Amino acid sequence: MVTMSDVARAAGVSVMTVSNVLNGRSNVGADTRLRVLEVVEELGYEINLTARRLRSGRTGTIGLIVPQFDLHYYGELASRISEALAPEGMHLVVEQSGASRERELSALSLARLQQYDGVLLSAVGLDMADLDRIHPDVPIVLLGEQAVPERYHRVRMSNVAGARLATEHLIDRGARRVAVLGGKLSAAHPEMATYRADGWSRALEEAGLPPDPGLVIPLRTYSIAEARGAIADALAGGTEIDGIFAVTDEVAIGALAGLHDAGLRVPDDVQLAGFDNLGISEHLVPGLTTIDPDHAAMVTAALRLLRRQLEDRTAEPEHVVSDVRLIVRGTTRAHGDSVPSA
Amino acid sequence: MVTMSDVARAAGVSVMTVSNVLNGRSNVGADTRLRVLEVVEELGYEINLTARRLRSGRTGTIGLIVPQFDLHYYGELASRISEALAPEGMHLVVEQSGASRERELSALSLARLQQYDGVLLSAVGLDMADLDRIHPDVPIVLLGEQAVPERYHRVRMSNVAGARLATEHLIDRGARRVAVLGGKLSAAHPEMATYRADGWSRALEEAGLPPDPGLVIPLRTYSIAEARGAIADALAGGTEIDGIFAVTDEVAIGALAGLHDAGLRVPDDVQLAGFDNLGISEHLVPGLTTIDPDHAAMVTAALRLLRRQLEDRTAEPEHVVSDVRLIVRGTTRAHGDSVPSA
DNA sequence: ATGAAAGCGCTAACAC
DNA sequence: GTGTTAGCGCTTTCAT
Repeated sequence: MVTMSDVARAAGVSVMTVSNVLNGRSNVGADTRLRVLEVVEELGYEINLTARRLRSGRTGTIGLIVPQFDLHYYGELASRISEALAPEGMHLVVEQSGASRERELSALSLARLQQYDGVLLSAVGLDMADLDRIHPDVPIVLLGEQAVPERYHRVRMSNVAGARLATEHLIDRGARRVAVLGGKLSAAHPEMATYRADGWSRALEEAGLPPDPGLVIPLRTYSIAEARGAIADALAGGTEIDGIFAVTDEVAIGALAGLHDAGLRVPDDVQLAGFDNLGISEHLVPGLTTIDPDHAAMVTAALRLLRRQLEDRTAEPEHVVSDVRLIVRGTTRAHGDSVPSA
Repeated sequence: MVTMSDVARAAGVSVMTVSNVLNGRSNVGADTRLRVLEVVEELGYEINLTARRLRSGRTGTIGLIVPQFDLHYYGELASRISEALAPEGMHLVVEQSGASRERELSALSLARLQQYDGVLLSAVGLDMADLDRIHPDVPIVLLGEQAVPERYHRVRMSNVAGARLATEHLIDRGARRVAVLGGKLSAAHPEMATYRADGWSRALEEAGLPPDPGLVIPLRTYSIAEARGAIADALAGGTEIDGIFAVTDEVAIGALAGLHDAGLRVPDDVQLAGFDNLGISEHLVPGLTTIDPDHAAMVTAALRLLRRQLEDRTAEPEHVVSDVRLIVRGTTRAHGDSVPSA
């Protein structure tokens, strides 16, 4: 392994000069700089980031912690953030917290957080108390939907509004028995599933349709397979449904399969709307009606909040709520279609 | 920030004893250990991994470098690897190399690689020459399909065999004009797309059907959207097709949409097979016929190769090829169905 | 414009 | 069982 002092010796300068050259500081003579760079090239020297980090504290790396790599939403999120950081000369690494409180807490240990200049945290298993216990000296921006202590900087979507929009749309297009797939009623600590079930129930109430608890179909993992099975079970159990608001697009994909299993046509027999507007949703057959949370704006906001903290550790916590809009595609009917006889 | 020497002072022992306790070494008295742990708890001390790494070289972290976070294949891969590492007390972080040679080379800089105990590299943009230039002292296992220098440890799939299986199956079920979506004929340096096009053309030849270069539909990004557009273009250009072998499932999803756009039914008018057996593929409507590369075996093999190098830096390079099998689902016809008139 | 000294927080190696 | 010493490779600080 070639070190800075190897380079210094070979170039006949001090380590400090090599360091200055490599960090682009202006206090180095032009010819000295050139000679150092030549030697660096020749010896194949590369900086030891661990040593730099220990001494300077700076890492140039942002950490993104997500519950699961294989939920499409997080893949897309990571991709977007990575692309947005690249031009700033920062660099993203992604960790999976595993969706369990334990693994999430370990991912959030000071030890692990310290390794980053800043952390974007998409936590689902943690509650208020957990988050309140953490006092890292690393800037953190929370991405997500659960309730969090005031002091956190945070970006989230308009969950309730989005769920309401989707459900209203289903009702508007003729659905009367709208299930909420993946919804959860009044949990101990509110989270994505409760907010979105909330929007669903408000839309129903406003339309004069009492929310039927039998139409709340809870999920645990929000995987496609689980959603497909849950729909099958609900239908087998005799639940009558002519519309489904799926709390995520991933879940909606499972619903699409489950409905097909049961011989029901979408949108003729059952209409369907999701939430997230994943890249794939546009390309399903039929295309998935969904709620778009303006991903680009969320990423921009998250990085702005992070940068603010990077520049000023005492920056006031900010709480950004991203607007949502409805994207109508083939899983809901065109306006004016009649209500199906089923 | 609390350091080890703060703990040592408060516990009335030396730093070394604290270090020994925290590393679970057995040369510490029971009461001393207890006292140290109490102080650790009390002060909220957590180890500085950067300092440990600089001193000991060990990081406890494995790096996975993938071209893109938002291709589903890589999300699933990352998830599987992360889960497999957790019980070994190791911990995965994932980086995106961005699919361009430049970004990939920078992700492979010594500086970045050094940060990990080992690296799993899924490179697509690099050729033989690039890979030959890299001489890291970090154990690396290559995951992927391009040609690589002998000295690399490596896990890949049976690309040609898989593509052949899929194409044979399409022919067997009555397809006569089988396109290869995302295929590439004899590129300068072979890669996934060329190997899979190879399997396609061999299957055709063996069936006495000359491979028509007009049925090779190249792709650049292998995204769903690109694949959908490419199918639309091919059909609009008058290409006659009654079967499609898509080089990845992601691409097959785009094909499914493109065929639907053109009013063609799957599998009645056009049959379709993919490659990868993504989690979602089972849940498409219709279910996607595809090639399963035995993901679990690949992950196991990759980690075995990595562990071998971790234990013995001079371990002989090994080259594991994972078997593939055909998974028949709804995008291809049942046996004995007639060839469509179209 | 260049360099010497000190030290970031930890662990390897060796004493006792 | 516990402590002392040295030093990982870099950057901060300060001197020249």
